[in-house]
Order: sequence, then structure tokens, then C-alpha cells
Amino acid sequence: MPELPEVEITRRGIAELLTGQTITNVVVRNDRLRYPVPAGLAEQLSGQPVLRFVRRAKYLILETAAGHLIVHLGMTGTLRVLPASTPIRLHDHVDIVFGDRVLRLHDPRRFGAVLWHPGPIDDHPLLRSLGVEPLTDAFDGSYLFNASRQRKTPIKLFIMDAAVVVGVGNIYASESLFRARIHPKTAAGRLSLARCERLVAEIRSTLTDALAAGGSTLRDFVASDGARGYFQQQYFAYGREGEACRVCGGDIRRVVMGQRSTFYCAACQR
DNA sequence: CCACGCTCCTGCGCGC
DNA sequence: TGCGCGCAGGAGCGTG
Repeated sequence: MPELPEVEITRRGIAELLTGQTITNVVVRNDRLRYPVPAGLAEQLSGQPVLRFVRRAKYLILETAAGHLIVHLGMTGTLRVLPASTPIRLHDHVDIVFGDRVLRLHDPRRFGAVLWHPGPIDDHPLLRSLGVEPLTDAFDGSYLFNASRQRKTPIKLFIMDAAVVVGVGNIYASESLFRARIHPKTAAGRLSLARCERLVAEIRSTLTDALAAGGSTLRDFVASDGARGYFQQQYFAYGREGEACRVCGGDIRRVVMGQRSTFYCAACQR
């Protein structure tokens, strides 16, 4: 389940290997991802050097002079640079070929996406109305405070709203709220400025910690089957229903919010 | 504008 | 042992 740190690690590894390299072909084995993979990618991209490989929210963007290839990993997607001779596995849906190497999208559940956008990237409908990046200065306590006024939505759903702040997935939403000692059902509009500042700091540190944990195995993630046990950092709340809170020893509870499991400590989080 | 719930898909874990 | 059910989740989108 790639969250923002995993996506960013993937971006760094691939950018290092493929920036400046020229695409020689594109092979689509299964175009039925979240959206149909557009036809004609091989014609659009062959001969194009990769100018940049960037990220916006959880979208990875391969930039060429001809346009942008937008990739989303969904729930189960992985994107890896492999020797072109690497055997095809089930669910290897798309290859961007660079001579004797290949950038391969593997995605069992097909929640991912591969899109083509010839124009300026900020114009793309999926990217246009995204909120701020969580690891930039634009995301601070007063931003969260101002954005949340009058909003009755539980804070957990609010921080997962990509129109507000991008890249906070289900796991890190629970973890950040635990660290900030905020109950996930608290109405967003009722949080004080001080609590918004605390929450922003904890969202940042949660993401940064995961990034640091992943950074150490960067090479594996990009080049090998590795990646198992990857971000198995110590969660405080996520997935720990019925276990003891690591801070107070109380029970970690699970509730469903927005059709998603939410974990919290009823004693620590108010 | 806001709140909420449906939907896509496959792999896995659990219960019988 | 084996089968089948239900859950897991990113995020766009439709509905009220």
C-alpha cells in the first residue's frame, strides 16, 4: 500500500537511474487499470529523453518534451527498473523500455493508473484541485486551522481529503492523530490553532520517519524483489486493535470511518 | 459548497 | 485439507 513516503522513495530511485535516458518503446500488456491506459504511448514516447521524474501528491510524473506520463500506484502498484530480459510476471501491466532496461509497472489490483498528458502538468484535471504538499512550508498550523473552520467532518477524514493536504493515507492518518493525541472523530472545525499546529507537526514527522526508514533500502526497492518488511516501522495505533497502547497501556480500539478502519487509544486521544 | 457512500480489483486470512 | 467468504484500501465520482 504505497503511501507518500513509498511513492517518494520510488521517485528518487527511478529519477536517479532514468533521468536523461531515452525511451525506446512502451509495451502495454493490460490497459485495464483504473482508467484505460491510452493507446499510442509507444509512438508518443519513443525517442524522448526523460527530462525530469517528479511527484505531485501520490502521482509520479515522467516529463518529456512531448508531454507527461502520469503514473499512480494505487493500492498495490510497484514501479521498478529492471533488465529488459527480466521474465514477465502475472500483473506486469506496462513497460517503459529504455534499451536494455525497463521501467515496469506491476499492479495486482489494478487501482493504479498510467495516463498521458501533452499539455502543462498543472492543467491536468486530476492534479488541478489538489491541496498542499504536507512536507512544504505551505502546510502549517494556520493553514490547517483556516481550512478546517466550519467543517464538521471528523479530523481523520479531513486530513485524508486531498483537496486539503495530499499524501496522508489511511495508515498515517491514524498514526499522526495518535502522535498528536487527537481523537479521530473530533470535528475538524473544533480544533484549536494550537492543536492544528501539533497535528501538522506530527503528520510531518510521521511521513519523515517513514521516508527515513525507506531511504535506507532505496536500492532494493528499485532494483530487486525486496521491499518486504519495508516500512514495517513500529506503528503506535494502526492494525493494533485490542493490543496495549505503547504509551499508556490501554486498549487500542478500531472504528470504521468513511469505510476505512481507524485505530486509536481512547485514553491518550481526546 | 459540503457530507457521505459507492466503486473499481485481487490476494490473503479466517472459519467451518 | 479445502473451499468460500469478507476484508483490505486510494481516490474519483455520484447523490442528496
